[in-house]
Amino acid sequence: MERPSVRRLREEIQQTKPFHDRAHAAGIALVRTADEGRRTFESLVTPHGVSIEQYNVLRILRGAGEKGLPTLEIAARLLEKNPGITRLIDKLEAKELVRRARCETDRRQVFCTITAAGAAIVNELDEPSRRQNQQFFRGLTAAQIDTLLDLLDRVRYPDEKP
Amino acid sequence: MERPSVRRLREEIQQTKPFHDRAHAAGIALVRTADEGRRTFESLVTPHGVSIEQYNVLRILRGAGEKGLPTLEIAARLLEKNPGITRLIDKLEAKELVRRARCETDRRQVFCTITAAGAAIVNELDEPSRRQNQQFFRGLTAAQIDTLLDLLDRVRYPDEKP
DNA sequence: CACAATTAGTTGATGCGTCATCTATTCACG
DNA sequence: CGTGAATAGATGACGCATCAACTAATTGTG
Repeated sequence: MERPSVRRLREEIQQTKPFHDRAHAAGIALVRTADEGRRTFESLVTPHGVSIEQYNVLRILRGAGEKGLPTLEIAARLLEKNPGITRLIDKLEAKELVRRARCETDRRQVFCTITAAGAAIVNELDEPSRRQNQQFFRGLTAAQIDTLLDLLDRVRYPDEKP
Repeated sequence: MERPSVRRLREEIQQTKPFHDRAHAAGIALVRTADEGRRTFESLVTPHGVSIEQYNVLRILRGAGEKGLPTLEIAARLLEKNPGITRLIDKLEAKELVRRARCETDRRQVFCTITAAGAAIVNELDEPSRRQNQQFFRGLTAAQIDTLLDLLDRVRYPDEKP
């Protein structure tokens, strides 16, 4: 854990650091910041009986409405691989937060829909998660958040011009 | 009448977005960017027979030198909880990349030291990981990396002045 | 000195992510 | 049509993280 005092010191000598050191420091900061966010968010959702991953599935399914979504479509939206999704939904189904039904027109597909109980959990978490997110970024102004978002996008899409 | 530039238009749109939407978008971008970094780094180290987590342990132990470090000191530097470390080191020990020895003056402690084979792996990965990291941040200028680092630090330490 | 509290570390159970492999179904094309 | 390729999804095996509970050694205190 980088201490604040260490950070100030680092800032003072920043100018002399080569690019790869800055990139290294940024990589570490990225991982640690994301990890901290994950943990605090986890402590918000687990009291409601779901993990972060399960919550994300529920949120996607709530957005999909009555018709639901095929299993792998959920995986795609979560940037996740197939096997994980199957088991994630196994657990959500066991808790009756999600229902599965084979598609009639293409019997390979399994459509997943959220139940009322599942939707209730996601709805309950809307406000708290919004607040928690704002709390998480409270060290930044709105303009700084925009900058952060822009920089993160540039990292993921390095070959775009704007 | 002046014609609004594209950028100006974008800024106007941004200003209409409430803070929590920006924070939400930034949160998602943070997670996705960190995850992408993790995956690409993983593909770099796994061919050398270690996972990212094992690599991080080895790097810490290389830094600790001959004397090594007690198990929980490694955990602290990795921001990780104890049980994970024990098993991580179990595997490194099984691969003979790390050695464990009970401390004589305080027999509760177990000092871990890196073996020559372990150090060889970390050394081999120094250059590639440096290059990979630079590649990962290639979409940013040095100044932008500094800004990113600063913003991430502000997120984690929101209550400091600068 | 003895006993309670603390510290270092391990173990068991559970959840997630990933790879390789497998089944079932549909498609594509000769 | 019919057979081989592609697609949707499930399962097994393994690695990691975390919680709770445990052992062993040390420290602190009356």
